[in-house]
Order: sequence, then C-alpha cells, then structure tokens
Amino acid sequence: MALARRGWQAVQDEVRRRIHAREWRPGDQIPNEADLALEFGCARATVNRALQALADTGLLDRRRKAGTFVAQHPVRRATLDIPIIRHEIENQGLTYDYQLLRRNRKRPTLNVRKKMQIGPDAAVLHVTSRHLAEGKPYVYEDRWVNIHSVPAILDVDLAHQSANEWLVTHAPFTAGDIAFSATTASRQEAKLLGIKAGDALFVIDRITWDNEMAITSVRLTFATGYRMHTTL
Amino acid sequence: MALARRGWQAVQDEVRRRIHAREWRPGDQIPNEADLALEFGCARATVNRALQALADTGLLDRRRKAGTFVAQHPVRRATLDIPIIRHEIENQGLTYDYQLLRRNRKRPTLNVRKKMQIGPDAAVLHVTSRHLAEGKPYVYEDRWVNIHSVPAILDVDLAHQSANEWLVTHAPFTAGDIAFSATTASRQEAKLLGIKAGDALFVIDRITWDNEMAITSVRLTFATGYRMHTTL
DNA sequence: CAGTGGTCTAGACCACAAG
DNA sequence: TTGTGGTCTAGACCACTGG
Repeated sequence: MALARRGWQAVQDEVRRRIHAREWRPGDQIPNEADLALEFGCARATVNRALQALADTGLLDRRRKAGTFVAQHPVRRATLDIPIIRHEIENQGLTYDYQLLRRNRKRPTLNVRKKMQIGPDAAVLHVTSRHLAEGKPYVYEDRWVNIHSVPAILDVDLAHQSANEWLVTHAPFTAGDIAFSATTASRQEAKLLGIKAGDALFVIDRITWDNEMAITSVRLTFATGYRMHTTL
Repeated sequence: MALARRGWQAVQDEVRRRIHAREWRPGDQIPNEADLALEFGCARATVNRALQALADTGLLDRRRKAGTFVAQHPVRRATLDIPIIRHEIENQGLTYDYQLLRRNRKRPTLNVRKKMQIGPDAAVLHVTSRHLAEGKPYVYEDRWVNIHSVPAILDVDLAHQSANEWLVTHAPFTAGDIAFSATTASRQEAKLLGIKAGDALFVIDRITWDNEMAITSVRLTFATGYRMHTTL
C-alpha cells in the first residue's frame, strides 16, 4: 500500500479510510495510540497528532481512559472565514467604495446595552455606513463602538477608513459572537441598498469582546443575492 | 508573572497578550521558535504547538524561512457546527417530528446535474421532507441522492428516518460545500412552513462528496426567525 | 545557500475519569 | 486503581523558500 502523504497525515488518511470503509463504524472504539503506533511503525506522538486533528474536525471522539471512538453523528464542522468586506469585493475583481453615512456619540439603545452589557451612561459611538461594489450598494453597516474599550476610535477619520478595518488592526479581540439570519428589507433598508422593500436580506450580527468588555457590536445587512460559502 | 495555564497554552496566552498589548503589531515579525523557546524556558516543540494553534485561528502568519508574523488583517475565522436537525430541536427542549413528503427516483434537473456533476441518465433519488419542532414546521428539506454512490439508500425506510441521519452514519464524505443565503417564501414554501408568502427564509445549500463523486445535494429552508449562531 | 518552520522520535511524566 | 489520552523534552532531520 503506497501512502499518498507522509508522516502524521498518512496516519490520518488511513484512519479516515478505515472509517469510510466501515471497518470502524460510528460508535466503535478504535485501538489506543500505543497500539496504532506499533501497527503503523511510528512514534505515538505521530499517531496522537493525527487523531487529534481528526477529533478537531469532529470525526473522532476522544476521552481519557475511555479511549478513542468513531463519532456517532459526525458533526459537520465548517471553518468560516469572515472576510474584510473590501477584500471580499476586490477579490471578485470589482471596484470597492465606502461611504460614511452617520457618526454620532450617543446614548446606547436598550437593545444595544443589553447586547454589549454596558450601562445607560456608557460612552458609545454609533456609526452607519455603506460598502459598494462597482458603485452598487453591497452591504449596509450599523455599528456601535464602546469608546471606553477603544477611546482612540474618536480620532479616526471614519469618512475615509471603515471602522471595521481600523478596529481589526487596532483593537484585537479575545472573543466574539456571530449570528446569521434572514430578514426582509424595510423601506429604509431598501432605499439604502438600492433594492425593493420586501426583498430578502442576509444579515450578520457580530459582537467582539476584549475579555469581558464589549468592543463593538455590528449588524451587516447584505443586498439580495448574497451567498456566504465555505467547505466542510 | 503567574501563568494561568500550563504548557503550550501558557505560551499561546503570552503571545496573544503581546499582540493584544501591541508589543507586536500587525505585520511585525516575531522571534523565531528557537528564541522563544529559550525565552520561555521550554522546548521548541512546545512553542511550535502554541504558534501553530494561533496560526490556525488566523492571528499569525507563518512561512518557512521567512518567519512568523502577526497577521495584517486578523481574519475572523469561525468554526461552525452544522447540527443534525433533530438534535438542534431536541437540544432546545422541543419535541421533534419528521414528515416524509415525497420520495421519487427521477431524472436530475439540469441544475442538479450541474451542481452534482453527474450525467442526465444518472440514477438519483429525490426526497422532500419537513422537520417540525413542537408540531410547527421548522425546516423544509429538498434533497437529491446519487444512487450510484450510495445504492443502499433505496432500501432505507425514509418515512421513519430522515435521509440525513441515515447518510451521516452510512455514507461518510470526504469533502463538502456549503452555502448560506436568504430568500423570500414562495406561496408553496409558505404553505409548507406555515408562514406567509414573502416572509424571509434562511437557506442552507449543501453538497457532500465521496472523493470526486457527489453523494447528496440538499437545500434546507428554515422558517422565518431562524438564527445560526457561533463564536469566534 | 542557509534560516525558518514542519515533523519525527523515544522516552517520560501528568491529568483525568472509568471501573 | 489504572488505562488512556495530553503534553513536554531534547535532539534530529527534512522541506521549503527568501535572500
């Protein structure tokens, strides 16, 4: 049997093959690392690397003392790259434009306070903008920035640099929540995105955190037809 | 300095801290593994493990010979678990029901042939069904199965077991494409999902492959209000 | 060419949890 | 208690690629 790859990836391929061929079925316990290392003629660390990679993708389930099992319901775990919108547009070979619509220091709404877990008197910046591809509205952005966590945002010229791009390089986050949903365009949204009211919109809500402090909460509303794609 | 965690995770934490504190800025090259190992008083393999984990999340950019750099635009890379619908519903404490609507061997449409890369005479099974939560329509499923890649599907009682659950345990895939989008409900979809025509729908299109052969292509249409959530 | 990350090894000890 | 995975080590060689 000629192995396509070398090292731990060869072990990974062989384990995958056995699962795929149903030699090891969902729920089955597979041999322990030491035995596999012996069988494959490599160090246990090499087997460990391979099995850990497979566990990361959800194909295996590993528990100390209990052993390693083929996952009962191989969870489809996808890694999703959330691109910078400018890059996403430019990578399609389209021209990118950015328009700042509004920039206001204001009191957070109740909803925003709840999501960002801040008080009614917290200093926040509300920024709305549009990103355009080939001159056509691509996404509408509605963002709240916690000034307390990134005071320098006040000195940024948001007319010429999107808040996202500045934040990404100046306010690294430690955690984030992201949600995807669908909605229909209100009259206002339709106008902003150059579509008809009632058209379907793809929405991304994202909040990023610096430890326990919210940095920013943003809603991205994509024009009709947007598809987010990835592989498994 | 007391480290919160031990081993490679402590190294990871410290590197993250330096990036976060802007001691190392986006685009900067950081010391090589050997130097960091010396500084942290651990083996190079330990540093390697930590930096590799950070590179996996997109925070670092590593190139042989060139070195390790803080990513210019820390790509937000999210891992997304695509659950079995039954589990997703039951995990919310709701009762789950499944209804097979139609099950036909038929010729694939042009669109399906293109997506699955099969010929006009390929044997395919077309299955439509509904998943219900607490008796209410939750998602409408429109699926095509390539009989050539999983002939045993013909013997499965799809009235009592969803095609997805059977496939997941009997037809492991080697690759998959998945896309998310938004649309508005047609009259038919509205009827099937118990909502009004024109309401917003969240759509997942998924194709899974066994090497170069398509196993199944499915469109999941979620009732209004569905949110897909994850963390960064 | 040579510096860097990528990986392997053999052995060791640790942490966890099942029995 | 004890088997299992989780991790660390020190050293070695390899693979890639920038200079």
